[in-house]
Amino acid sequence: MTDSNKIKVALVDDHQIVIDGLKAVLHQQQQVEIVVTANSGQEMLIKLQQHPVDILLSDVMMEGINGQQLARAAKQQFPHIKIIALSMSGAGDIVEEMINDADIHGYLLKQTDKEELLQAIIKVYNGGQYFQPQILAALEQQSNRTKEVSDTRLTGREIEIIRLMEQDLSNKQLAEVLNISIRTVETHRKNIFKKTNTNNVLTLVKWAYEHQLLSK
Amino acid sequence: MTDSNKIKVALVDDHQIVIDGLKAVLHQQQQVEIVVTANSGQEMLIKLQQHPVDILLSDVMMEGINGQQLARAAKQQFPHIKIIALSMSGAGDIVEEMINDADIHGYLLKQTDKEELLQAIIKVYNGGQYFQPQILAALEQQSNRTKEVSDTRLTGREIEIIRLMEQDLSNKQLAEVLNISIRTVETHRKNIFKKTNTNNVLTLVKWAYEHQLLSK
DNA sequence: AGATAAATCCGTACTGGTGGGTATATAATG
DNA sequence: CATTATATACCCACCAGTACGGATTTATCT
Repeated sequence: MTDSNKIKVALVDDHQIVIDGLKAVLHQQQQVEIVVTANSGQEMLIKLQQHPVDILLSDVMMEGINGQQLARAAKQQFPHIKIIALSMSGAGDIVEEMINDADIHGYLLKQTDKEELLQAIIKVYNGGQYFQPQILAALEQQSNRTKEVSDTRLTGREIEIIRLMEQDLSNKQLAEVLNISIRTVETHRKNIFKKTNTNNVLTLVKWAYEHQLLSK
Repeated sequence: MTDSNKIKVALVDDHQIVIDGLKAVLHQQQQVEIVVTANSGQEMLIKLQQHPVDILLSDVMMEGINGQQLARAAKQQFPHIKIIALSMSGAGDIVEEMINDADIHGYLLKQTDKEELLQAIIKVYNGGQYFQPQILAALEQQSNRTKEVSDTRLTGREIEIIRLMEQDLSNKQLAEVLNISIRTVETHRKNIFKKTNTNNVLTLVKWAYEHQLLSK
């Protein structure tokens, strides 16, 4: 049934249209064949047990298991699989996690065309890597931000306190929650503001969001 | 060349894969034909001048002209066109803008399948509307939030001041910028906190973001 | 053993903002 | 015209937080 000369690709995306589309796009050509599709990471992990593939093309932001978790699980269970991320956004933090933590071989934004997609699949299949320039740029920028955070040398306690400050706790409440003196809280705040070069909770919280100490 | 029995559809999406995909998906069936595609609103507006279509299938979040602006411009220049939005997210504010301001006839999330897509196109073509349940829910929730804001009865001046507070101006700075007394600023702040049921800048700003008084 | 970093705590003076009032001039609205 | 909404301004008591300062204990690194 399946043509053993073609590169076997598995495709996960929770947007059914993307799946339908990519299947159709890759249908009439010789090099690649989509042999498994799924709408979620969970589903894909199960299907991969039955269907060996060369490449896993995975969306990044999905309900349930996200692309990163899927990549890690797939790598572990099927070590020979090579993974290409296919994402709507090139948000730096996610890109970094995918590349550094999930050990993927390629990263494409969905605003590529089919030629580039094919090229990426083939290159990765042959042992190479394929990362779009935008992705590399985002990664660069992300690592700068990460560096900036580490340069501030915030301690664990300080980060903990920043998180609580974002929850709008007063010094008094912080002292109670952490079982320490208000004076200690004051000292921590002082140091936090100094290190982050801010001088009130609002700008601090903004800083923290920008530097991904806080999320959402 | 084009089959005059088919519903003529134009497709805009800045993700080329989505275009390739949808084209392929809708290729082998009888009712619908994609006759124009573009990667941006600008491009589409130009192309529509040459190519009459029945339905404009438009992505919502695009670089340059977004879906809403495109819908309005298209409606104005080609009044007979019916527009269906095709979006990744069902974020309430955007949905509301599209439906209320841009007067579209349908709204689909990209996690539909081709059957639903076809169904939506046909229904809209025949003068109907097609909105997914999630979309209607988001719209409902959004109108609740809007109502909540209007219930707070914030005055123009107060909203102005909230925006400046988000920029981290002190009472003194506010007074200078607005050329009013600090006392007046204090009064405004007092009233703002009372109306929004907050008691400091951080929670106020969060409230403002949630209620779309501030964006980004 | 000595140095460094992290977390803890305190005093004192000051400032900025909160919360409670009250009050007036001017638009806007019915 | 009368009423209401809006923007303006002030007073005062109070408190939370800041800006200096200095200090100790514990753990970690060299």
